[in-house]
Amino acid sequence: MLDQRLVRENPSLISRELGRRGLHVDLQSLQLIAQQQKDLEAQRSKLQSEGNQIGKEVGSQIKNGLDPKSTEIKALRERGNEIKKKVNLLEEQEKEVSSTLKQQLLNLPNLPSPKCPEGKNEKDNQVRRNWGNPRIGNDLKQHWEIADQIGLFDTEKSVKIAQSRFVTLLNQGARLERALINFMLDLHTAKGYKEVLPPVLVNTASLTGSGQLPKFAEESFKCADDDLWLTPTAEVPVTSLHRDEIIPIEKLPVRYVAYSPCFRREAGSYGRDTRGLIRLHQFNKVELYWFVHPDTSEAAHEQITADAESVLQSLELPYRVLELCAGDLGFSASRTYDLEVWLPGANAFREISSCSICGDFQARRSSIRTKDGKSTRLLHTLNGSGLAVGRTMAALLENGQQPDGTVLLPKVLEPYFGANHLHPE
RNA sequence: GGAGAGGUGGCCGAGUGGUCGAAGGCGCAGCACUGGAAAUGCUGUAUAGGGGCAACUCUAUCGAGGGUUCGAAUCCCUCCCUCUCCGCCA
Repeated sequence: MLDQRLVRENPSLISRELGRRGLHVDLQSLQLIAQQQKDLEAQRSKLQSEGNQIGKEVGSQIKNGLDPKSTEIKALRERGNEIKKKVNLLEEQEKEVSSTLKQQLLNLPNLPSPKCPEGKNEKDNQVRRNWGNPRIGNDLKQHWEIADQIGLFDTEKSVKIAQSRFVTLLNQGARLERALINFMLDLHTAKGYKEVLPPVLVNTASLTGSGQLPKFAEESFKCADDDLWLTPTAEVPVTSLHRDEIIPIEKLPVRYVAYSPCFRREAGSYGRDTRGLIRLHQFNKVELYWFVHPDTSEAAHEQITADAESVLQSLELPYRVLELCAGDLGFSASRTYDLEVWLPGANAFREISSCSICGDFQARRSSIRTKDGKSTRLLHTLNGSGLAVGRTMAALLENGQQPDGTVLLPKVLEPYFGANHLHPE
C-alpha cells in the first residue's frame, strides 16, 4: 500500500511512477479524497476535544457538590448532546471517505524503484548475467516425454482425482520431489535461514497484507464455508508471521526459508503449458523471505537473489538472470530479478525463481515495523523463490537426459535421492 | 458437534460509570551507589493520526462493531477469537 501522506503531498510523483508500470490513475481525485479525510478528522477531533472538556467539567462540578439537576449542569449536558450529534455526523462522513480511500489505495500497486529499468512488457526485460553452458541439440526431449518413459508421474490419473493441471508423482518422481525439497531447505538453513512450515490455508487479512487481495481474488482458490484461501505462495503466510508486530532493530535482518505447496487458479492461461510440470494448480516451492531495515534492503535484494542462484549452481543447471522492466513488475514489487533456467528440450529459458524487493509496501499493508532508537518505522520485505520445485525437476530431466533413456542427476542430490541417475522402470 | 471460561500496555495482572492511556509487578533503558558487578534506590518506558521550529499539545485505541450517558475498560446488544472439558478424528 502506498503512503497516504504521499498521496496528499506528492500525487504527481505517484502518477509518474505508476505511469512507468503502464498504469494511468486519476491521482487528483484520490488526493482530494485523502485531503478530505484529513480535514474531516481534524474537525472531528477538535469537537471531540470540546466534548471531553464538558464531560470533565460536569464530573468535577458534581464532585464539588453541585446538584446534578441544577441549571448549570443541564446547560452543559445540552451542549454535550449538541456536540455529540455533530461528531456523529462527521464520523459518518469520515468513515465513508476513509473506506473509499483505503479501497483505492489497496488496489494500487507498488511504485517501481528508481533503479527499475523502463519498459512496457516482458520483451523489455534486461538480461543481467548468464551462468553455465546451455546444452543444445535437435534430438533433445521435453521433460514430460522423459518423465513418461521413466514413469515419474501420471497426469491422466490426476484428472480423475482432481482436474487438469494437477500432477501425481510416482516412484522415482515422488522421491525426487521430496529429495529436492530437502536439499533446498538444507542449503538455505545452512546459510542461516530459519525454516518455517506454515499453514497453507490463509485468511483474507494475510492475503491482503502481502498484496494478493483485493485485486487478485480470482487467482486464488477460496474455501466456501470459511474465511480461508489456499495460499498461492509461502510469501503470504510468512509475511503474516510478523503482521502487526514491531521487530527490534537488533534482530534484523530476519530471514526465513519456507517450504509450502502453492495453489493457483491460473485463470486466463488456458492452453498455455498444458503438458508437464511447468504450469500447475498445485506445485511445491521453497521460498526465501527477508524482513530488513529499510537502509539495507538494496543489498539484501542482491543477496537473496544470490542465494536463489546458489541452488541452480549446486544443481549444475544453466540459467540467466533477468531484471524485470517497470511494465512487467508484480503488484507488490518495486524491483525484481527473475532467474530463468535453461530447458534444452524446450530450447528455451523458463522462469524458475522471482526475487523481489517490496520496500515498505507489504510492511504498510501488514503493519510490520522496526524500532530504530526512539522512532518506529516500517521495515522492508523481500522475497525470492529458492526454488520452484516442479520446474526444477523439469530442468533436471531435460538437462540430465541421456541417449539411453536414463537421466543423470547432479552430485549434490545423491545423498538425498539415493542414486545418481533416474532409469526407466 | 456439546458444555464452560475468558479476551486490558512487550509480558503478567488490577480495575464495574467521572480527570483512566489505565494501579502493581516483571522486563527493558538511563542515572545513583560499587574497584567492577550483583543487590538496592530513583527516573523513564505503547501505537496511530493531526497541529507546533521546539518544549509540547489535541484526538483515537482496554478483541471488533453498534447502543445508553454530559462522561464507558467499566452498563446493554451483535459478532469474532482464544482456552479448558467431553465427543469425533490424523
